[in-house]
Amino acid sequence: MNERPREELPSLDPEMFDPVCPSPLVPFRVGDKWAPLVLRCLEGGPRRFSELKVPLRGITSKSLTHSLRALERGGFVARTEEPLPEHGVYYALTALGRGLLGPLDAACAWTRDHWDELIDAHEEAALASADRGV
Amino acid sequence: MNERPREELPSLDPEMFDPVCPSPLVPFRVGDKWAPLVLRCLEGGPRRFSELKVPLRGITSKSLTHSLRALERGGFVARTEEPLPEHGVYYALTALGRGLLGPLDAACAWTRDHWDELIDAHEEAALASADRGV
DNA sequence: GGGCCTGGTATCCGATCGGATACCGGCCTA
DNA sequence: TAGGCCGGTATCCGATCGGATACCAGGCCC
Repeated sequence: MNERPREELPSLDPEMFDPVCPSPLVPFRVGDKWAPLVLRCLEGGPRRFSELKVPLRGITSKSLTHSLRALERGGFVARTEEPLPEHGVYYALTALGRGLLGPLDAACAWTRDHWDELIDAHEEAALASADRGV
Repeated sequence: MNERPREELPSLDPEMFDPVCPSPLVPFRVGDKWAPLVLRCLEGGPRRFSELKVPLRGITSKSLTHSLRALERGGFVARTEEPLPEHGVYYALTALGRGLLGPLDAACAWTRDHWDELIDAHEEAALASADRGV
């Protein structure tokens, strides 16, 4: 599927994700907490475990393993052990996984388009609940 | 926003949702467990609490209240208490909530389009794990 | 006044999620 | 042979999710 794994694939930007993403306002979820970020990381080509941990700042091995296993079980990501010289474990999107990027993009776009409304609604709700309680 | 609440609005089909929807295979979530179903129920117009409980077979008052409150806080659903003669509590989609139906439809469509692949991937994963373990 | 229906709340409980921490075996290199 | 990186696993813990059950206040109807 991917001929030669990673000829000169640029390394992942350690800051590709906003560390203070206000995700609680976003009404969509794709997989578990880290899944959408993992999918993004794999968009450019196969990556190894330790490579994924860089932009996913703060993720523990356990969480990353768990997320990857779930994506694997769903058929969205494939795990392969490469022999020498590229030696290591590589994770790559399957066709199905790549297809998932479409809806993911759509969800992101919708959120961006309605960001102000989401903020407003959230603040209004906070005010209203402050009126009623406390 | 809605002139006269519910003139001859057809009542909800108690069987509008498949009781054995295999949702664990679906990689998307919109809000909490019941949120997408609630949104669907409100698609046709404002509904009262007890009306919503019909197609959402088995939902408890607590869960429905919780789900509705969350949707309210997010600005997707509005709660209004109607005086006589329509007397009662009505829940309706806001503009933002109605907008949410777009991405929701898209997610449903994607899932339908890739249903066979999702099933296959899931069964293959089950086989593979059976090979490795037990 | 004694039912009902409506629209909830209060409490408890088990399951799951996700982070913190510690540990580990295989391999490469110095 | 010692230390490092790589790719994890094992254990514990607190927070959250979601169901079960019980209860309740207000209004209408007889």
